[in-house]
Amino acid sequence: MDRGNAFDPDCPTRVVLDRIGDKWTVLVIGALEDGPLRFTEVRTRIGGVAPKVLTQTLRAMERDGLLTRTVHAQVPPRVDYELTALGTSLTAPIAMLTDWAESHLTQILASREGYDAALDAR
Amino acid sequence: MDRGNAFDPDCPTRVVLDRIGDKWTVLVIGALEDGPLRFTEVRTRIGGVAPKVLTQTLRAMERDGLLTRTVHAQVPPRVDYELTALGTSLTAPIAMLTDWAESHLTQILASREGYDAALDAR
DNA sequence: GTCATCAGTTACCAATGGTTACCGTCGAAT
DNA sequence: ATTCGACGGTAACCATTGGTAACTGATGAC
Repeated sequence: MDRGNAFDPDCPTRVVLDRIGDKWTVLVIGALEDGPLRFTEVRTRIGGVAPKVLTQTLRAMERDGLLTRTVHAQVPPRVDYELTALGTSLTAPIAMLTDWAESHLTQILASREGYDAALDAR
Repeated sequence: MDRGNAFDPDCPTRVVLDRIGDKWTVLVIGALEDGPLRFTEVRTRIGGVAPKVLTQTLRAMERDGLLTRTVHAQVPPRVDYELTALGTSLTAPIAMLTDWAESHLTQILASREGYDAALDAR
């Protein structure tokens, strides 16, 4: 079985790719890699994420079973987010991706510069 | 050096993640894995992509040096898209990701069902 | 002439993602 | 007694992106 089924627009594999492709999911997983965090801890650890968007991301990940959300009945409230085994298993492929990103970043930026320069010349 | 720099909103690693996270980039790479294709060939191989969006995706990938675009001065026109070495090097991490997706899909779908059922119950 | 082919572009619309402000609860401080 | 601040959000609004449908331009075939 190839992964060509990902080409089918209705294939559920797309669904997973969409989740991975989500701008913040990868960052959240990175943030929670070392242990559970509270909402605001996640928020400050990831730069520049709006609370609404973070909530959406966390809820979606909870729905997909990537993390658990535990509410402690306290005041002020305390909500802990923790990766599940499933969520943790995602760290390996993601690490590959970020490694690739870091090692090829200069190439990409150089390519962009060349492309944009060629455009300006026209 | 950790990959924590991805947490910096201005870090260029984000840029790469955004590209990977793009809905169609992964599919295009998969389509071109076996050799160069023409515009419409890519289009038909990937289900459900609008020409405008495909153009945008291909241009962005060209800019990043992931593929080359060669125009043959013919009528009807012929444009070939081919992965560069850089683009090909991305297939490995992507394969890991799709493998993960396929092997954990049932877990995810089950988790979603449970989550949605719990919501409906309320 | 008219039509078909290919690789797009243009104008337009819907959905998604993101930003800024605000809320409710309760203990502590004034 | 009352304001203050922490925390984990929500509400209303706006921007960007994704998507659709129709059209273009060159040319050889019919």
